[in-house]
Amino acid sequence: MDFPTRYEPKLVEKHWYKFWENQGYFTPNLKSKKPRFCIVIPPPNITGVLHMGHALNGTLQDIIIRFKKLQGYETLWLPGVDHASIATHNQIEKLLAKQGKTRFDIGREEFLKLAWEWKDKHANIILDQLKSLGAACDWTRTRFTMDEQLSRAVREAFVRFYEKGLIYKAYYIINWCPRCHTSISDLEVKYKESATKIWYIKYPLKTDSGEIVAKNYIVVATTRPETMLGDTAVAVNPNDERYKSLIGKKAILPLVNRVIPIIAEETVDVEFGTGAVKVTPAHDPVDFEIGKKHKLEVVKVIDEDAKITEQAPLKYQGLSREKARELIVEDLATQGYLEKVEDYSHRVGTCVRCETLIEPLVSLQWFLKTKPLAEPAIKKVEDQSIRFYPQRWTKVYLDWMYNIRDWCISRQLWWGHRIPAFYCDDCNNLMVTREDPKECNKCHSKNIRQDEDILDTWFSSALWPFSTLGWPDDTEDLRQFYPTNLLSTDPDIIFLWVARMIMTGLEFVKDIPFKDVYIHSTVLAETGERMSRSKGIGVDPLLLIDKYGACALRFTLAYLETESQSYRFWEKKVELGRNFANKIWNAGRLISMYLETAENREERHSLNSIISTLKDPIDIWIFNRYFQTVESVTNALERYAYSHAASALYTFFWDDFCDWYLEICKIRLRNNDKIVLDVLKIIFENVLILLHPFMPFLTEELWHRFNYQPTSSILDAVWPKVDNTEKQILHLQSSAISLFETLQKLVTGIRNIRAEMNISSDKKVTCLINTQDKTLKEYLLAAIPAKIIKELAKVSEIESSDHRPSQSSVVIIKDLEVYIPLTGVINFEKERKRLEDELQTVQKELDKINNLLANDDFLTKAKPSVVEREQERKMKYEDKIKRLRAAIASLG
RNA sequence: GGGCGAUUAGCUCAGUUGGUUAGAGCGCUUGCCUCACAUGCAAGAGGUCACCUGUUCAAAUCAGGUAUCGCCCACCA
Repeated sequence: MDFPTRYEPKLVEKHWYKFWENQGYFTPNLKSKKPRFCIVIPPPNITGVLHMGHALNGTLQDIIIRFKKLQGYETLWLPGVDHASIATHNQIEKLLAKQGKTRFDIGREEFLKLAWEWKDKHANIILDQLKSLGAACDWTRTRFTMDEQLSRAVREAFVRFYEKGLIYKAYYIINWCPRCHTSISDLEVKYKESATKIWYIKYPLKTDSGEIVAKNYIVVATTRPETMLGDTAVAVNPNDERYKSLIGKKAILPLVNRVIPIIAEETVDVEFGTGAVKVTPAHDPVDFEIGKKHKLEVVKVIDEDAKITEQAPLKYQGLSREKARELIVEDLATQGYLEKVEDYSHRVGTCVRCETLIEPLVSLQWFLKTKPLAEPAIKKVEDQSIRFYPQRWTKVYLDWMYNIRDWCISRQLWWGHRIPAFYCDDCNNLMVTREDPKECNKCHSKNIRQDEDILDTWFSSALWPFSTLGWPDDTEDLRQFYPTNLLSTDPDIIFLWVARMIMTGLEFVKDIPFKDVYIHSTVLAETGERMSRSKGIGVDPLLLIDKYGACALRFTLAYLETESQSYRFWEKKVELGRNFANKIWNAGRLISMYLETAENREERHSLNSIISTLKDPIDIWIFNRYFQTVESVTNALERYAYSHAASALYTFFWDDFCDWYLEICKIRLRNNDKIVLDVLKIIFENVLILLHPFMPFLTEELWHRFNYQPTSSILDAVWPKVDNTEKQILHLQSSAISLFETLQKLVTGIRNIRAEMNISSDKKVTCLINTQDKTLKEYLLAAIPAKIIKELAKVSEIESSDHRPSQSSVVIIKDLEVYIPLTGVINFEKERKRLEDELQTVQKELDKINNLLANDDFLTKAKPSVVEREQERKMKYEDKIKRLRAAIASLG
């Protein structure tokens, strides 16, 4: 088979993806006896294109799905897309704007037609992009939040909530986006620091006679003077000495001349502003509450277009809120009501979608009572039925849930699930039904019409984990895969989505929607800012896949994914993954070359059959390292420690397997030591399995180059396990492992000296092994290890020696000494200084150890193994000092 | 105002229950195109672990506090 020296992702990725998909590897077998494992994808918006957040979350979910599949689970990763009500509206309104139209010009029906066209055109784009990442989603189960069945789920949920009395319709202060022309929930308001002003306005006090007395007034401070038109009270703190006497009196609202009460309100901060607050129940959430408490009039002076209403004085009616502010301030000033104006900076609410300033206003909306739903949802997290990873998010979730507020679920938009509420125009009857009613169920009038509003997008998302599995029908999918196992998402939507899924899942399916919630890091741009396509900040994952391959990107992302809240990411970092992929590729290439040569083309032995026959310390060492890696990768993935898993694989494969084991194999093979072929094949193939969740395409390709069965996939393989007996066998040979580790240190030490002292590679160097440890000496001087030392450290001769150092440089590697005789090359002064420095360091260290060992507390309280280790160190260091002194003396 | 993170090498970050000489990648220096890989190999330099005070035989790690940065929540008009 052709085996190029570079791994070329483009040549293999498309092919293997099709292969997996066509062979049904992503579709679970509902008849199998295996345990189930399911992830339901956070549905991307149909308006979206794959960004780094998707790429990261897609990678993480795919890693777990493939890991679980290899571990023997029947897995389902269920994909889908969200109709994204407001986001889609924005897109279509943009299209309309190009023709100078608004959605109101073309009407609901025409608008919905355009929206469905948009959906048909765009929904698949992001899903296809997910495929290029390698996502093992079951595309036969792709769902859309507005599918017939999912819409039925939404309606069922709404009706059940309503019947239970959890959904109500009320006039309430809500966040209104004048641009989107809809209400939005508290969570969709984004607060931004804004530099503005604060105006101090004098409100004259009403005297008993009713005249306005110039010096008799109360001053209120406001950042929104235009709302004063709707003021219906002034509130002061009942404990505020300045105003105590005014409570119960009346003030006269300037410009409007309304008489408004001065009321006592404990929440008023005495320190802030003047300590007196204007109260505008119709346009401020806090004031709304105050208004309710004090039964104040609600005067709505700003309408849904952010214009002044007819409830305001004629002069201001129809003005925009900005214009009205200007004029009102001007009028206040000319009429002497404006005390002063100060610069002020505070946070103003904006629409998360379009950044328009939010107008809080009173409006008739649908709400979902959340307290009764939150209770069980809190319990399931408190008792750890649902676990957050990293754990700290648990508190974030709980804090929000403890203080949860009712959810405004109606939106004055068109694209979405229309509220299944019907009104009878004749008798005003309200019907909430599963089927569209044909007539009024009270007066049988046919004059009925459906509520115009639709539901918040997140209402359907809240049902996603079970609506996608078939709910409200009792489906096989639902029975087999609910509760799902993992929900992986970003921190932004813990409240918007995660919390609500838990509440609805418990309410409707009577069980948690998922067991684990993994909250991944936020990928930031190189500058530390959030990536933003519109601002041109950040990188495009699709370009990275195109340039470096999906495996490179995936591995890099996993490698960087730790528990921290965010990390910076830029293109250059993908080279880590790309280089690693290439390293794996080339190791595969080398091993396959060995296995392919005519004389080696025999059946290789299995792990079980060779494990107990292993004799060479090098083989024992590499198997030991391999087993450690299997364990740490498995453990890490079980607790979503992606970075740990990735770096364990990286280090093992590159440092241990390639740089040491493979290099040594070359030498051993030249000496006809054929057992390495078995070891190479066993370890390489198993590491491919371990690597597969991270690098699916690369590992599949290599798998096929080692297993000549065109119909099977690496996904059919079995995740490596560490057998206890295998572990024991190796454990008994720990002395063998340390033999090889000493050889490593020796080689490194010699290389070090050579490089440091600039000894050219053609210079002949003899290595004298001088140690009291007989086993060690025997091992190092044996034929193969000696060859290894010679080749790896570029030593020409290797001999046993009991000499004390004479005129030479000295390397000390623990209790082992290596003398490299060098005529005329050595710099004695430099060498002496180096030795003296080392002597000093070692002496210091020894002093520390001695202190420690003289300490009774240490001896009694420290673990025995630690004490033992310190005692060993002491002996080693004392020995070392002796030898260093001797070496220094020998230099003359 | 509250909560949560972060602060470790020039840069970006690891550091799993306190315990040998604090690690990696990139960058840098030196030497190598060694017949898997220059997307590579070998060697090296580089750190008062933000600061203070404690706890402990022992602190990057634990406690308390300070500073700076970031994220989230909250009704300061």
